[in-house]
Parts: sequence; structure tokens; C-alpha cells
Amino acid sequence: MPELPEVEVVRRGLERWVGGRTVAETEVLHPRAIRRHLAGAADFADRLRGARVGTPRRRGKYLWLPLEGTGHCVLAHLGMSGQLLVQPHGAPDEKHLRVRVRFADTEGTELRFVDQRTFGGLSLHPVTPDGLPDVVAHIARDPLDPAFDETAFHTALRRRRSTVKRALLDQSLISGVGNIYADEALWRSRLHYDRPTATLTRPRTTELLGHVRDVMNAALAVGGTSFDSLYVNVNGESGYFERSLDAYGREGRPCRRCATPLRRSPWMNRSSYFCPRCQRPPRPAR
DNA sequence: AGATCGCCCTGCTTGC
DNA sequence: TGCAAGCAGGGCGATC
Repeated sequence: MPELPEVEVVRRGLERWVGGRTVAETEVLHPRAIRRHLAGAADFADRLRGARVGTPRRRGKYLWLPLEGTGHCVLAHLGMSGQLLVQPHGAPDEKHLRVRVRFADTEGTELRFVDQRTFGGLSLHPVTPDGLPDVVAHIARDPLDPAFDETAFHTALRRRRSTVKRALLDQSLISGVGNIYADEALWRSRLHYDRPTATLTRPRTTELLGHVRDVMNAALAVGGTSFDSLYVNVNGESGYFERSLDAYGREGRPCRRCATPLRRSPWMNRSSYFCPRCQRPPRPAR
């Protein structure tokens, strides 16, 4: 499922293949894909028509295409299974094709939003003076953002009565981290997912953030190599990075540090993968 | 207001 | 073989 590195790979692909092009026609094949565009499919298509796409931007897992001179943008979230593909005209429709955007040029390609589980979607929003879609204002900067405020993040962690994995997944504290990279960064940091945030020292927070960045950069480097054509790569999986995972999905397999079999625990209606030896659970609160 | 829970959705896997 | 349950899970609104 796409987390920050996968979304950034898509952003780069869109910058290369869609930036600077002018929209001709938009076709909405499934209304749920634009459910966050409250004015509906016809309005969505009308307002895209004739707009020129600027440089795609991203914050966390949100991606948007500024529409030059309109004060608006097309916001995209890939959800669990969303893909943005640049395909030649006439390529067979994907089974879960939801939105098609044609351009007013002769490049011979179109933009497609494909989404099996329809957790993702496209919508149009005003862009605020700081360059963000209005509905993204509550999303924190992501750890690859040079302006990410590590001190503020640490302070927020200490103030929260929460646990470290919950905090990593809280997009208002830090964005772009999903279940996979949270488990990977916690494994690298030897932190148990239920460690109370209030117990983290500043050096531990720094170390954790360093591992979040390292694992994301490693995934980004690999994901980037698979992008070399008209295909704007998001395969809905971890791509080539999957083989590099140390924790996620490795239940029962030996820890790469200590050989102890990894465990999977039900957690918030999903799963946490961890090493029971390297990542000791916190002492129960009294 | 911060924390928690349930829901949205479909395809693959598992179990009876 | 067939069907149902389980699982994957990001984000958001409702609730406490």
C-alpha cells in the first residue's frame, strides 16, 4: 500500500509526464472516486477543462496538481490501492479504472486513476496562501520535509498520553508514515509499539526519526529505479523494497539481528510485527 | 480537546 | 467445491 515513498515516486512521475500539460476532457467512471468533490462529477470535469497543470506537490501521502492561474488544485489520495498511471490512448481500460483525464496536446498519453478498493480519490480544492490545499492544512509536515520541526515533534510526543506507534501513524503529528514503515522504523529503533510516548527521551526521538527517514529514503531509492517509462509507478505494494523489509509481514521468521522469531500482534484492527527480544514491551502501568 | 472506535471497500486467503 | 469469515488498512466522523 502506498506510503510516503511510493507517493513521492508517483509525484516525480507526474512531474515528468503531466506537468505543463493542459486538460482537455475528464471522464469520471466511478462516482466514489470523486466523493470528496462534493459538487459532483460534472463540476469536476468542467473545472478541469482547459486548466494547465503546474508542478505536482506532496505532503505525507497527499498529492496535488496545482491548476495554474485558478487558485485551485486537483488533490489525490491513493488510499489503499490507488494508482495514477500515464497510459497511451487506446491502452485497454484497467479493470478498476475510475477517472480518465485527456490532455489538449499530441503527446498521445492520458492520465488514469485506477483504484480497486476505492479508499482513494480525486477532488478539487482551493490552494491556501502557503501553497496547500485547504483540506490538507491539518496534515503535519513529513519527515523528509526540510522544514520538519523535530523539536516540536518531540515536545508533542512528550505531551501526549499515547503510545509510539499510534503517534507515528497520527498524520497531525508526522505525516507519510503508514503501518509498514512504522513497524520498520520501530524495529530499527528497538522500540516496542506500545511504548508510551511520554517516556521517550530527546535522543530516542532523534534516533527514531533518523530510522524513519532512513527506511523511507531506502525505499524511495529503490522505487525510483523502477520508474522509467510512461508508467507512473505505484503498484499498490511495497515494490522492490518488499524484499528489504525487516519486520513487516515477517511473522515467525527470524529476526535479522537476533534470530528470534518475529511476532504479529493484533493492533488497532490491523497488525504490528516486532521482535519480542529486541523490542521489549514496556512495563505495564500501575 | 485529546483519545478511541467504527465504518468505508474489494479481492485474496483460510477454514469448515 | 462452495461459501463465509478473516484480513489488508488510511482517513474521517462520531463519541466519550
